[in-house]
Amino acid sequence: MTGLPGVLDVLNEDQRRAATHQGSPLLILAGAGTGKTGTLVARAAWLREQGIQPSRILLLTFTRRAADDMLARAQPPDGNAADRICGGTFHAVAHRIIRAHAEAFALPPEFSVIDPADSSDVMDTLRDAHGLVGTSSGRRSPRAATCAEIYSRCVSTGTQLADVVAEGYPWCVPFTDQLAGLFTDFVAYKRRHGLVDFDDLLLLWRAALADAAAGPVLRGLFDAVLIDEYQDVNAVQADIARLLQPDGSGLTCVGDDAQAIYAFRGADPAHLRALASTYADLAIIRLTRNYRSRHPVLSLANVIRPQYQGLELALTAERGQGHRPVLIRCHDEATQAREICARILADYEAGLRFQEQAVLVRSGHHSDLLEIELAARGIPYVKYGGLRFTEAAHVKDFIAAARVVANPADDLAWFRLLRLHEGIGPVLARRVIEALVIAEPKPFGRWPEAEAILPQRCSAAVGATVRQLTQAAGHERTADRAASILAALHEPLAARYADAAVRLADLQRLADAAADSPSLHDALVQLALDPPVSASDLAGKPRLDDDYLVISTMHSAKGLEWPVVHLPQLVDGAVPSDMALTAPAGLEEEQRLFYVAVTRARDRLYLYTPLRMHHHRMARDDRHSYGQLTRFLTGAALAQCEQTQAVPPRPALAPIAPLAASVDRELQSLWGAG
DNA sequence: GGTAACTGGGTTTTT
DNA sequence: CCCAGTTACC
Repeated sequence: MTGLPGVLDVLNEDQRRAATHQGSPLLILAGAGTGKTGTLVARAAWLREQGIQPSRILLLTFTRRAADDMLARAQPPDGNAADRICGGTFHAVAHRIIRAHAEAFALPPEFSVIDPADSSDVMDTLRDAHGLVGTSSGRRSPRAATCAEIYSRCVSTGTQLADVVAEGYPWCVPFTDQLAGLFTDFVAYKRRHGLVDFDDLLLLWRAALADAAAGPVLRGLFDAVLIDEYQDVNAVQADIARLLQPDGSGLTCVGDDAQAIYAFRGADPAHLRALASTYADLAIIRLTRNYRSRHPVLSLANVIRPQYQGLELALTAERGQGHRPVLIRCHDEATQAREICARILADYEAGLRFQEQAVLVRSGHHSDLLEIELAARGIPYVKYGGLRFTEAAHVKDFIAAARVVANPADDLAWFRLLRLHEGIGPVLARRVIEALVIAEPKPFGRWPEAEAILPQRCSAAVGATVRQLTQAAGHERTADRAASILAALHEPLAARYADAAVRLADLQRLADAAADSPSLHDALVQLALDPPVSASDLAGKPRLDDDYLVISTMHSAKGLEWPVVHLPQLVDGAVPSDMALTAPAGLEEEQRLFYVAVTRARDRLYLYTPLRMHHHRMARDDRHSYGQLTRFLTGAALAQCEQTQAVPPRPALAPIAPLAASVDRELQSLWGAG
């Protein structure tokens, strides 16, 4: 392969040692911006050079973006399919394997992959049978989404329900027994309906790998396994890694435990630390030369970075001197929004494109005020993270209709589809579904019986929708099916949403995107496993010409970098989030998250703290008792920053003396003195 | 008995 | 903006 010398030449000594390591399992401890991706790509190339067939190299990541990025760099773009490295997210690879052997897993070939929102919906339908609805004995039951969260946490960490509840959800302790019953039902429901959730994908893969018969076959598919962001694996993923590589000879893990920010979905950096005890001959190589950030930015990062015993890492700046991070104490949130805009525009005037700047927030709504200000000033932006496109009501409606067509036994989808129509509530919908006898192979065939249940005033509308969907099921091509599904939804959506035109336009794009998939089933899995981050995301290419600012959650910003980074809302309660402070481990994770945010900046870092938050009511002028600067920016960290202030602008007034004189004259006129 | 329309309280992060 | 609870209508 011609590219290899080049790939290795650009590496520094540590990176090259990592890329060409052989003979034992390898852990690459790679600090932020130390060329982790390039090293992993080079290692994949080197493994090929050693004679390992590309298709026998498995590259596991946590996001589709990371997988695509690395796969694109690790292999020639013109390579044929047989000559490709096998890679993707844990979940996508698991799905590929399970789909290929559905019958071995006792799953119907057209099983549905449900996303967390679907899991919530299932929990919602099951939980009244367990006394988990409304308020009982003065306590509010956990919401359906919370039930799904607790379930997932138990499964992905392999922890007893009682412990998960006690530690992470103390207010749910009185409901522990009900939750246990609910979860039993939840599992049975999924099995009965051929549904597989995100956790199941991993559980099934792990079970197959641990199986005496299937294990050796699946393990034998790969000679080398490369895992990115190992600090973010959960217990099941760690098991999968171990089962894929029992002796570790072909295992490479890359990670940085100071960047572990996914504990809330079961990840635990302890798995990274445990690698040394799992594999006695584990080699650890540290990458500490940072090629991303200027020295003053990195100095701040090094102070914030939590250090863990045995895995200490101090980064050195390779990009030389630059500007110190600037802490701007803003009078209030509105001032903060104006100040951010002003600085963005100033850098824009100085020749920096909007794309080279990003605003990173702890939580989606922290940018609400800023977004208004950006719109007012005509600064284009795209927001990543926060509310997902697939969570919008009309998109869920479309997906439900598509699922009814792809898998008519999916009564969860039927439920949503029926309820979309005016006049149909939960009870009627359930009755219709009963009449359809969903378990039978052709529920559409029973539609006449089901239709008879409906009251006069809505039967025509629902009937029209269902007939159109029946037609959709008759089409061969995915594009025709998608178009037909969209047509079926036209009427009900127009009746339900005032802004139906916008929503239908969204769905048109969704249908277009789905048309490229080999089947509707594949399109739906793709959508669940890798949801588009925004409606504009679906439009694809044209946006690349535009210049726009990025607003992102700190979580979604992981692995990315920008020349200029703005971090607003650095106030205790927001950063660290008060939601995370119920357990001591929460605060540590918030600190790592802040570390991730700070290390996204290449040249300039702006830190903003509003002194008062508008939703806090203040008794008197004790503005320093609210909006306290985040506890992560004290002492040594604060000393790394330059500080300044921003106050709200005051309207300009002419000198006040003439005004005062006119008031006096007005008063005089009241008693006519003179 | 069942639905729509309204009200009041709460809202993290995501494969 | 979502969800649970209430109330008024069919």
